Amino acid sequence: MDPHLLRTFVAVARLASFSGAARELGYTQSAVSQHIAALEGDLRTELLTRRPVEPTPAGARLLEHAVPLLLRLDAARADVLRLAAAPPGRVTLAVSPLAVGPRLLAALPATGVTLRVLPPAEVAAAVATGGCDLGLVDGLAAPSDPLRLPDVAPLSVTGVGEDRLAVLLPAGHPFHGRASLRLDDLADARWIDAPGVVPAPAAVRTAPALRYDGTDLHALCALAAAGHGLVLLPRRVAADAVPVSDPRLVHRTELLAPGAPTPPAAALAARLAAAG
Amino acid sequence: MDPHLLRTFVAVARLASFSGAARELGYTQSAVSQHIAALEGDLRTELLTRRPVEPTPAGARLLEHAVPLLLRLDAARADVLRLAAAPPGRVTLAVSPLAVGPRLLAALPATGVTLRVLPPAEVAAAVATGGCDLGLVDGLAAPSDPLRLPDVAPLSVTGVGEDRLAVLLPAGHPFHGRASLRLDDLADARWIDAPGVVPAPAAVRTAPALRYDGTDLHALCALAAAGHGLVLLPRRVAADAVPVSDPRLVHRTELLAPGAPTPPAAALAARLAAAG
DNA sequence: CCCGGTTACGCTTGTCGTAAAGATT
DNA sequence: AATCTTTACGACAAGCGTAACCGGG
Repeated sequence: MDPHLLRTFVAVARLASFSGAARELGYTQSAVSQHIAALEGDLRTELLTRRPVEPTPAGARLLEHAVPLLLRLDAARADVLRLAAAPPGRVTLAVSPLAVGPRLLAALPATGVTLRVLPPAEVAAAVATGGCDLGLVDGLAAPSDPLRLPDVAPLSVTGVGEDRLAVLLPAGHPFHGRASLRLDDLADARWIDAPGVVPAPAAVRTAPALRYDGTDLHALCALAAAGHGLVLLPRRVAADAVPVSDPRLVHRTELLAPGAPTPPAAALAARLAAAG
Repeated sequence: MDPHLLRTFVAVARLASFSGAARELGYTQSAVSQHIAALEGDLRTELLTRRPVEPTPAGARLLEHAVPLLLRLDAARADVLRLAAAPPGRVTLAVSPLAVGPRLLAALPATGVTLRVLPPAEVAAAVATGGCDLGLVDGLAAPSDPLRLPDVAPLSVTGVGEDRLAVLLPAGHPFHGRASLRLDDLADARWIDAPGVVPAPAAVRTAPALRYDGTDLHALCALAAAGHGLVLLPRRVAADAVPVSDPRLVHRTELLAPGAPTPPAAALAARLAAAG
């Protein structure tokens, strides 16, 4: 179960090709074949079918383990290296599209910060693996509860904002114009699945109407307005959305910092935490 | 960052000795020395001080990563192997001390089950790494919220019980005999820290009065009765404790199953889930 | 001087690449 | 027949153990 073997296994499974994985990883086909054979010999199980190349049940299971495992490994490397590396003065901040509110924007220093917009699910990984120095993620949670984040690495998590929710309805929707509504009213509504913008509402589990893979909030609003499905948003970003009165679920923003932030990152984190 | 190197690093840090780690791992001192040197060379940082052997700040950070990382690795191995292994007919069930209520006990089949009592924090790891086939953990959570478990591996988590809380007070305590009380009333009370019995109440963060490392509930009750500190318990286990009326926090029990349970384990899991 | 960690060195093992063979569409 | 994976084999590097070497109590 050498990480190298796992890494090629993941690549082979993703590309559905030994030779493709070899190209991607800078190996020869032969080496990739040997890697997979080594894994399969070690576990005494077929992990992939050949021709077509597809994971067997055991292989699929290993994949579920291998991906977060390799992520954690990279995170560990990056984290320790970051501790020793010279502080570069410039701070990059990973943000999910809905995580940047006016108060936080106001708290940003005039210079020295790079913003990188990522899907919510990737922000934690970006911070953990050192691609970014800090992160701001948003998501849905019970009031004053921290978000449930994948624990790829020991990150410090600080709540920096809570907002009530609102639902974006198409023009002709019967609920349009109501002062507020409860989530239960929408129990069997059709939602737009936009994992790159709005974190998936774990509670609301119905078949999504449409999937949007971008990170653009305006495109998502346009889709909702056109009637492709409903969207659950923090109230502040959509003035014309109908407020949700349910007090059990709020939109929450968290500040993520690695265990050993660089001095400039720590300074920015303090400013953002104070502003939230 | 070979797992072998990480494993020896963890062993050396734990035993504070190169030669001790070598004995434990079946290597020579020399090999251990080379392992640590390889890690330090790879990360270009001192990870341990010698004489005495102690982790440096960077080493401490790496330790925080390495332990869960190795756990996940073992979990992955065990999980895939379990998929292929022959079903052995006997099921071992890891339980935390407070996770076994009367309903669940009634649901156990008359034969073929081994119970293993573990501290709550170790149950998930035991199931993930294959030491046990199923697990029952308890903890504190908001009503109808799943417990926050360390995600060592993709485990299926099913709630099998919720119970309200009660506080165990010493005989002469002013609150003794009250019909109920709120957690806020006990904001600056002194709690007994007993991680082997009662999962740490994340919300209640005060300096613990005393730490008890065993898994014996009766010993803990005796300590509380003797006035060493307060204990927060599910109401059902302590008839003489004062009920807590706070509706935001309940005692919850979860059933943990690996992604690929053996057939007998799956059958037992179904029975337990139905009973909860 | 002893205990414990480091360094030097030889040997075994493992891993990669080249190249030929095998299999499947 | 073409494409893709497997197998065979040789070269090279990595990893471990033995043993000599240091450095502190």
